[in-house]
Amino acid sequence: MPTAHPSSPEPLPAPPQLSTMETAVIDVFVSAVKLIGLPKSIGEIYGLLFSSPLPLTLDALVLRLSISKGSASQGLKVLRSVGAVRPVYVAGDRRDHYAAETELKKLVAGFIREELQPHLDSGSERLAHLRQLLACSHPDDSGFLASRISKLGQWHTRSKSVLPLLTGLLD
Amino acid sequence: MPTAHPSSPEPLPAPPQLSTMETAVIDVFVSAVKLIGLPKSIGEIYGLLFSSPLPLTLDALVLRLSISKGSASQGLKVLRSVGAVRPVYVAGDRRDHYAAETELKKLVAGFIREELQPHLDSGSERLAHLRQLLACSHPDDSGFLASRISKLGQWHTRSKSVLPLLTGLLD
DNA sequence: CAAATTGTTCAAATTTTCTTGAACTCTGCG
DNA sequence: CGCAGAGTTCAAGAAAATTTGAACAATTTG
Repeated sequence: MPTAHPSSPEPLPAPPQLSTMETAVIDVFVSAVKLIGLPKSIGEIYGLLFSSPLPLTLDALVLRLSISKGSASQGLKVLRSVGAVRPVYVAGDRRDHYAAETELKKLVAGFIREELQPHLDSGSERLAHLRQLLACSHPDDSGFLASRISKLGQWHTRSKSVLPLLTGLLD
Repeated sequence: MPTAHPSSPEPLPAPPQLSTMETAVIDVFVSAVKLIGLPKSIGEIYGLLFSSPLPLTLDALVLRLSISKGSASQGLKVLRSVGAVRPVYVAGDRRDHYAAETELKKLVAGFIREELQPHLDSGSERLAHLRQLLACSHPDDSGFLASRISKLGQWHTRSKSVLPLLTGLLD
């Protein structure tokens, strides 16, 4: 903003650098997302939105977090997909504004649906493949393997039934 | 094995390269451990042990999986720590032999204890830090932040109570 | 419609994480 | 003792994941 105008167009100038508090909150979320195997930038984005009383635009995230537009765009895509972030309509602004979803149950449900379920599903196929291999295999040593594949099947069934239950335990 | 002897010293020669079945089983575990954020080699080791009717030594893992002794050692260390692998005494062999633990409940409990709990614990400290920052902060804008930090506290409490419960749902 | 604004994509660069291998420790054995 | 076998450690190299940035869509506006 080279030209100085008497009245800023933005409602709030939004301090360019993060406050101690914001940094500390973001830090919590960065650890959390890394724990569940998501990139740091996603924790930063969610953390800043979580700390913000007003919904923020992609530009604001780029500016305040010093991350690239590409990262912000990709990060928001993931956060939207798991329902961790909600687009908020703001009158007279073409840009998308985002707010953090703070209902733990929703966050966990979204994560399970988008990140965990797909793996369980591909697990079904792999399990089928294993059973097919077992059928062809040398009958001699198949006894032990049969028991192990059966065990895998038990795990799979159990996981499929427990994961959805997890959501119910929250909130 | 350049020299051919009439009788092998090992009980079973253990085919140097993996069978189709073993590869498929290992593949399942490699995906699984990557999902929970552990290195591939750990999935390979556990997968081979899971497929093996007999406990295996570190050397056997190195040979059959074509991984380095260092990887095998470190991988076994993690697997031991979460209780995914059990040392088995074998008479007349100084080497450690390992068998896969196949009780899902134990595996999950071990993972929670070793990998998840520590993060929840450090979370307590960070939360305390946040509350301390809040106390110092500008009273004006502290209203919103106070509510968010309170929300974080709720999440934390909830997680601490739910994680242990999870174990109970299995088996 | 042309220009400007917003957001997306993706190959290349960077950063992070994992793996390797050689040096080291620790035991047991002769 | 000193050697040999088994396992660990850790710095350096290799591999994998993330981030960047610039080109590209898509939309709105004048």
